Amino acid sequence: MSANTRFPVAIHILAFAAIYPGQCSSERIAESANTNPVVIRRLNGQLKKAGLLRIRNGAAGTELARPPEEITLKEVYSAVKTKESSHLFSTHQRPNPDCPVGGNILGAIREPLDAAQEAVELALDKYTIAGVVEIIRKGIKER
Amino acid sequence: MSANTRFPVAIHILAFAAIYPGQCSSERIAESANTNPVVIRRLNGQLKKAGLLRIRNGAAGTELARPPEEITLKEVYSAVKTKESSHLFSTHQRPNPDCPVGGNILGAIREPLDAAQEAVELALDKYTIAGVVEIIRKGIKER
DNA sequence: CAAAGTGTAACTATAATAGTTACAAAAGGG
DNA sequence: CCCTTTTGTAACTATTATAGTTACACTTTG
Repeated sequence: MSANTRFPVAIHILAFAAIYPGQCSSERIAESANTNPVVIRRLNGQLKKAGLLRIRNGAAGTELARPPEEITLKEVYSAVKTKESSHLFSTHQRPNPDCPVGGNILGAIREPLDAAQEAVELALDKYTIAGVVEIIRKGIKER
Repeated sequence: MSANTRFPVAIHILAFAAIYPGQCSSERIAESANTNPVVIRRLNGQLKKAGLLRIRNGAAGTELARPPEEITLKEVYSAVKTKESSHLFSTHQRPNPDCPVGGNILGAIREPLDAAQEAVELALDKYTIAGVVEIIRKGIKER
């Protein structure tokens, strides 16, 4: 697969940890997200480093490091983005610097691209893991 | 390459057409953007279909279809996005529907992801090709 | 110390993207 | 009316970010 699913899967992990505390082995989460345990562990590592998740070896001791109301989706997004995925749009690699347009295009589009990036993060900052969990719980009840 | 550079290159094309009317063969633009003429022609086709560019065969007759002040970067973005690139984040393909979390996660994250998407387009709508061209022209003068 | 689970390296597989070649069709100039 | 230039597009290859997988040493808990 080539699509970047890290962000949605990371939300999945945190929501799972919120709903099933003490039952969060990478294997169980992987089953829920329909992916591979190693994929979960890799994301776990990033979420741990970002201070969102607490993980204990040897036991399925994964749990949220902070209350879900305090964890915004912006933080999750930031936690799992790589250098490549960190910009919404790649600027084309090397426009010809000898051409007046090529030599100035990158500077000319930086502001709008940065603004778009900023807008995404601002939008995501308004949502929390608690909000996601709430909707999931509502869905569970309606069965 | 795997990165999506269509959006930046599309802006490049339109800016080039605004600055060098009557001299816009796909070959010249490709040289400026440091890519292949066919890549330019493919994007040209999408920009033409979106009503942003007018193209004549046989002569380098590419020109803006509308005044650059009226062409927003949102329109450009919309013109060149594919089904795959149309969503900022792919939702992970098939979370396990038998798990309460897996069965409800997609519904729970749709709203924030849509909001992020909307935020990007709103941000891009504030910028125009004319604005980009202005900055390029400023850069040219400063040599 | 045994069982369960994590961390991580190393590799393969997938898929979206750009790059390239080739050529028929269109337009315009002489 | 033909010749040149250029576009439109198909068909293919190359690249690369990503996920998936296997394997195993290490850690924690009971």
